[in-house]
Amino acid sequence: MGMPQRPYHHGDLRAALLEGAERTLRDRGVAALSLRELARETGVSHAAPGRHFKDKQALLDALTLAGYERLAQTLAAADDPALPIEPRLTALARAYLGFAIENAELLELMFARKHDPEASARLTDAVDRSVGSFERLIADAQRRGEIVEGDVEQITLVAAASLHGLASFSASGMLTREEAYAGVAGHVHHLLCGLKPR
Amino acid sequence: MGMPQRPYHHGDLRAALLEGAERTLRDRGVAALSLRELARETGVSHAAPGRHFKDKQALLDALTLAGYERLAQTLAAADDPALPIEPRLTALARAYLGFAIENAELLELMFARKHDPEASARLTDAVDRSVGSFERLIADAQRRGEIVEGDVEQITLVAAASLHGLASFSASGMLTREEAYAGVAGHVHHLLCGLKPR
DNA sequence: AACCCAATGTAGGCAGCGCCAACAATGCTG
DNA sequence: CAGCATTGTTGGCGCTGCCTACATTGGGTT
Repeated sequence: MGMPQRPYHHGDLRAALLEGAERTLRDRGVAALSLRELARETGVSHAAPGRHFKDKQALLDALTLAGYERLAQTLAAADDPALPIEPRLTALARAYLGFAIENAELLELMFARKHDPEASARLTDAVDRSVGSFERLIADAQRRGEIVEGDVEQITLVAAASLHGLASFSASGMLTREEAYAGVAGHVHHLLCGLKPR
Repeated sequence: MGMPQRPYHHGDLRAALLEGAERTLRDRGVAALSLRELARETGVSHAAPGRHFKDKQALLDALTLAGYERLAQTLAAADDPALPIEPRLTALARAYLGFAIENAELLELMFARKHDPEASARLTDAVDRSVGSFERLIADAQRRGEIVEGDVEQITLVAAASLHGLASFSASGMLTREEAYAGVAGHVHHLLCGLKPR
């Protein structure tokens, strides 16, 4: 009879689903994410999401991809190549830690090892752009003699592992957010100077 | 009519369920773990597990606890206090990395932040015993002057974070098992000596 | 301008899931 | 040996992901 509440076609259902999914992920965790509930919240039928994501896993893969793209952007924005190594790395570490804390559930998804191989082409690309910020920093610092010589990839791995470990501890609740933030500078210092006495 | 295939009471259903659950977890991941299927495999009715675990989460919590106990034992066995700091820490790192690779799904569960607060008393204890191996190592090394002075907990955190990051990268497939093992010694060396030139 | 068709939505159904309540067998304890 | 807490079974509820069949729509072709 009256005006249709909503037009038959949504307009941009895919984006709306991703947005809703990310909200639920952040608020209530990946276990609470249901395609049917998501469809209900978005105001479409329970089968509509299937037109845009063949699978629940496909939705999770899309969230993961978006997560890496946001991470890469966050890191790139936080990197100031003009700074000396220690403050520069500290800033980058703080940015990564912030992302990890604000997106703990998403990060867990990003580190899960069960993504559809079909999605992994663009995914690998997004991962590389995230790691790229660290790799650039290491390569620059080596050129300036601020960092020991050696294979860039391995040294990047050491630095990234150290920061990811810290982030992982924070995200999993072993450290409070405040403890983690307060410890970043000291953490980076120990990473750069080592644990042996100098 | 005939002999009952199995006696009405299982004998030690709880242990059998945990064992089966751990196998499924290792083989097919936490997402594939279903109480009903587990009951089927164990040869009991679909409601029997409920007598021993009030919840699916309670089962996961029990797996987590067992995981930390096994980890603590693995680390304690791998620690040789007689060794100098670098080989000692390398051995411990190798043990942790091995655990992480062999029990990737379990480790993910152990680092999830959604455990029932009721279970967290014994859990905290088991976590402490795992971290204890690293803390002892750091404290010993400080006493011998092999490690820079400073708050033991923070330095332990730096070391543990570095190794956990490496383990996490391996477990999530960003590094192959071989790459990870091959890089352990170098990783520990960089951790101890720092990234700045000396 | 009319038509067709691919894209995108809906409706309904299926098997499996976690959880719950009611009932049955068991074996420990008096 | 009687009673009862423990531990098992059966059945059922509402939810889920996924599938198939059908409905609506708007853009591209003629």
